[in-house]
Amino acid sequence: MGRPPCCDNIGIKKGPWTPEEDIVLVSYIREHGPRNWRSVPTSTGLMRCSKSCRLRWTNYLRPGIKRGNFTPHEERVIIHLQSLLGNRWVAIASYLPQRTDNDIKNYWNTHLKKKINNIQGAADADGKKPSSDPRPVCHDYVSQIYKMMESRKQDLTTALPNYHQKSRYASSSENISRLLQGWMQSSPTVNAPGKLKESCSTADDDDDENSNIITALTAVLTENSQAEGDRGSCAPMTHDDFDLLHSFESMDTVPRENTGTETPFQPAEADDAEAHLGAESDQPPLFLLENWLLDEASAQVDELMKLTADSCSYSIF
DNA sequence: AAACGTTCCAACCGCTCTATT
DNA sequence: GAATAGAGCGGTTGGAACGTT
Repeated sequence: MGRPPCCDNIGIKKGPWTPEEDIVLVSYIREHGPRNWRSVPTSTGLMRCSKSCRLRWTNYLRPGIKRGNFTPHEERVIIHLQSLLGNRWVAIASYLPQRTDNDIKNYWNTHLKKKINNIQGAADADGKKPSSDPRPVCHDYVSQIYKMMESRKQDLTTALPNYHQKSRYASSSENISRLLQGWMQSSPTVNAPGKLKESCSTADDDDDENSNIITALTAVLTENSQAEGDRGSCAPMTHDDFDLLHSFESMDTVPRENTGTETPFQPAEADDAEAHLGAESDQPPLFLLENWLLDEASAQVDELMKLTADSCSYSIF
């Protein structure tokens, strides 16, 4: 089956979203929830196809999205999970709840892939790697990446205040997301934004809150337009942002039991991965992986590395 | 200052999966 | 079980921003 016919309709607008469109979309979703995307364009009058509306919400407007530079920890998580799972961006994103799959995918394609290629190239030049097997030999090169990143960690950290110097309108959705965090956190279902359906609040929240959001969005627009001549003035990540991130991460640090009920931070993809890994008797238990992913103290990395030394990447790639 | 090349990422495309009838 | 619609996922691209000459 092809793409939805709505996307072929004449009159469907394409290209970057405007602040006005964002306001319309956010206010609609605030009222009705992020579902039934088919009805969004007709109900809101937006000249966008339903798919475009969903992507805009999922990738930029929904609460809790973190934008800007990836931390060394996030880089490590992405690199390691990519070596384990391949290009399953949704699964990888489920371990970085504030990052979207699209964001991770872009970051991988524009930064990490090059980095790894460079490292592999250097390793090949040293004659360390047999070139017959094109698959990534995860432990060697990931270990090199870890070392390299450790050395770069301080640089990245000190560079954080200058992150996101390239600022287009879309980057102001960072501010929108931050504003919407109040909405999310006040919701009775305070969930991580890892999965859309779990992060939305219900449609029957009171109207005052809705108008507050619109007010806040309008404020962002005003600020955005005032800053036209001052591109790149996005506020640096605050301590609150880091606290929020940490609170998200700490929510899932307990090894999961197979309870049969999926908690907000345990998307189905993670279960897929667990099932997949569990099927291989020589694969590490996923809780160990999770613990490592969510714990900067990397003593467990060694254990994980030992466990996966004979199995990583071969049945997965 | 202008021209050109490169980088980056928001958005789109096409396919697959899932739910519904 | 088949057909259809809606939603999700991963790959790709267009164009703005940035860097270099």
